[in-house]
Amino acid sequence: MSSSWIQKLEMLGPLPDDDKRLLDELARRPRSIKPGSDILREGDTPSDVHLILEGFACRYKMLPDGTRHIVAYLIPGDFCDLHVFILKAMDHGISTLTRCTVVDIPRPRVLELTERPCIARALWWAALVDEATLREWLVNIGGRSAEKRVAHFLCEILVRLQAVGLVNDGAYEFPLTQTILGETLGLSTVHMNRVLQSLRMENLMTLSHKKLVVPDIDKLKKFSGFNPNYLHMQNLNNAQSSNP
Amino acid sequence: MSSSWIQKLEMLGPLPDDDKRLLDELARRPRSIKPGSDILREGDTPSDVHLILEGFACRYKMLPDGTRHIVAYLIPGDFCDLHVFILKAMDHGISTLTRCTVVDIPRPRVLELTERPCIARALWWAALVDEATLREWLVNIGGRSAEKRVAHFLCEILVRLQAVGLVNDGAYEFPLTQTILGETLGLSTVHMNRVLQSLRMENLMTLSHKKLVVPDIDKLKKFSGFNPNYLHMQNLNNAQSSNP
DNA sequence: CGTTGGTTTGATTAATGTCAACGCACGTGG
DNA sequence: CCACGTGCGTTGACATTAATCAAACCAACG
Repeated sequence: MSSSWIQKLEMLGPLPDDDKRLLDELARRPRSIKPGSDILREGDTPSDVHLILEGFACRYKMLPDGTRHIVAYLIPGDFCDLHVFILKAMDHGISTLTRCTVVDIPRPRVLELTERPCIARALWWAALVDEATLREWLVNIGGRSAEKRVAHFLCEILVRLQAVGLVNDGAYEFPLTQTILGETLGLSTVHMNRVLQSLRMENLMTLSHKKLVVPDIDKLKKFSGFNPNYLHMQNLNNAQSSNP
Repeated sequence: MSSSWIQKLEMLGPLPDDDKRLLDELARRPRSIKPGSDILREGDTPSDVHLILEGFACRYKMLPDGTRHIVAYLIPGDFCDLHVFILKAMDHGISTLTRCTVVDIPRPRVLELTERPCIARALWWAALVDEATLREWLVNIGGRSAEKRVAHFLCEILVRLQAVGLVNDGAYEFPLTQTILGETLGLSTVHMNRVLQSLRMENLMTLSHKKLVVPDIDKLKKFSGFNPNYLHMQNLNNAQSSNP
């Protein structure tokens, strides 16, 4: 069987065994990165493409006043910087939120990959889903109340982690500080804290000891108005917990 | 000489004359669309790709409470839905904001286009810029005060319109209601109005009679913290007004 | 056992939304 | 040519939401 991150790329359709083997070979020399360190900085012109195998990382931009704003989460199976083949320089940074395992894929190997039609399609798919996710984040931040906003975000992470087998019975590891969540959702740390308390009070979720528990997923989805269509997973049904 | 919208695709580098001719032929049978009508709806599975030649259109998503949220502006030279080659269904709608001239490009012709390496690269570039723009919008809405947010948005539109020759001496046609601007920037109509007044008061811009005038562009950019790097235009310098 | 990073609380202020009304410009039909 | 309707912009009063500041608390860890 293939690693869970490869299984994610099969969301669009199954990959030939050859292709899967090729992908699997990529993950041979992973390296570990401490939490809170930059994988890439704004302005960089990386030659390798980076793939997250374990942990959480984020795309972020800095505002002139020194504030950091997180614009995307990268979870196992996500590619950091496929753009660099076209664009000259990074217009944002990428930083680890927890300890991460990452592989650096040299340019020529990526070209090898994109010569395989199925893999190329899968990478296209991943890029388009990233874009769709940004659109959803935009309406989330721009149009929803703080509570629904946070709830919606937690739903998304839940579904995405499910797709790589990191959710058990509505619970997942989520070792992020409330400050980080605030930077993600455009809320101050204090307000973030109060919103989380309120969600807890309404039995929509609990977040403590770096573990997030959602007792009733459908309730949370309904509350936040979450519609997973923007993630473009065809087989949302069989994307369940993978621990037997 | 080539139409201004083609000139935009040359942002990454000049296109061969052959390619330009091919693009030019596309724009033969344009159609006109009334303001406020949908070009595509969420859930659609279009077979044609749509290209805007004149006017403003937007990508939008509806919230459960009936609110519309605009997540992107489409101006002359922008493609609406290149994604449909990979993704099954639209996860958002596209609607005209003003009267628009649009061409529908049938799938096979798009494939013809993507077989030309330079055009393919240019389309990739456009897609990646769209994504980068979404990121910038996210930090704009999530991290900036209402005034800077509006100012930043106006800067972006200015620069983008400049690239297709629609700006004259810091002024451009901008026939959008304050309600639409509110839906774009996550502000109520009333607050939008007050913010515009305040920007006018500070001599940063005036918006009246459907025309936007920016007396001092650098001042507006500085005020809003606008950095055009995310638009990835190499030749920002020569992208000036095209009326001699 | 003290330090440190993260969470929680309360009090206060600032930003933004909501509601309701009014005004102004434009186009239409009598 | 005028009366009227309609869409958009503008205003004021008020309610709500969220940011800010400052302090206390808690738990993990050397």
